[in-house]
Amino acid sequence: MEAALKAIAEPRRREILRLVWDAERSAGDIAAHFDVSRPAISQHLRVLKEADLIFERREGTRRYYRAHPEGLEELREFLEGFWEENLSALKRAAEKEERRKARASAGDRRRHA
Amino acid sequence: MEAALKAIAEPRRREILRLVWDAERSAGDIAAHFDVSRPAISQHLRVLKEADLIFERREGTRRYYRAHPEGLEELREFLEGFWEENLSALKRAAEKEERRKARASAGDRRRHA
DNA sequence: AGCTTACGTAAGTGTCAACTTAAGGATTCT
DNA sequence: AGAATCCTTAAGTTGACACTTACGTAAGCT
Repeated sequence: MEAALKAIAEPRRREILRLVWDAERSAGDIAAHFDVSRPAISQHLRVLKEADLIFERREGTRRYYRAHPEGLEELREFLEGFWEENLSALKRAAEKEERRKARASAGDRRRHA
Repeated sequence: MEAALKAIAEPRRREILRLVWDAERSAGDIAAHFDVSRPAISQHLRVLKEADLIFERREGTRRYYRAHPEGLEELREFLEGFWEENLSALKRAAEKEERRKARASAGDRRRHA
């Protein structure tokens, strides 16, 4: 999971993900979209592959890459869980704060009376 | 956005985020949850702050940190957009693949006829 | 077999990130 | 003012990361 998060923290890798998301593409095809060297792209592809975010298929001298739905879904669920777990906590905290303010204001009234 | 993604790619920072999510906590309080030095935590706090994921409040000699809902929400929306944009693409790709298979199988039948 | 094509891997470099210890504010207490 | 507390910033180290060029490998072509 760590690997997946690190993987998508890199802009070029996110761009690669978008490229292979709806179509299988060869390494060369992918590399052509960027102005860095091909080995650089090759290395990004390895990172994505090791994070289980893409899938590699070899055909002749070519290597085709495409999105790996299971890995992507796992990452999405992790993030969603992170948010869910916490946004509800944030909400509780906000409500608590509201109550605190309400009490404080009631105290003001008592003191001023 | 980049900064926020990099920020949450670090396990300790995610843990810090969870700590300050539903309660404001002092730097020392936060640091007590980890077995790295306090400066290390201080630096993580700075990263989170610069990514607009937490908020700092000074009171006397203490510094209190809490979640920064706007920044977190922005990050959440970015990720959701990323998924939405792409999961629909994945879905289209899957359907296309289905049609391809269907055509192939129809072709088989024609060839075999 | 030899040449070409399409890639990856190796090795080296500059930069950034996470950590450490040491030193420097800022605020409060006496 | 001086001492103590709480925390950050500074400086230095180590390892990771994104990139480069050079080399290696596997499949197809002649």
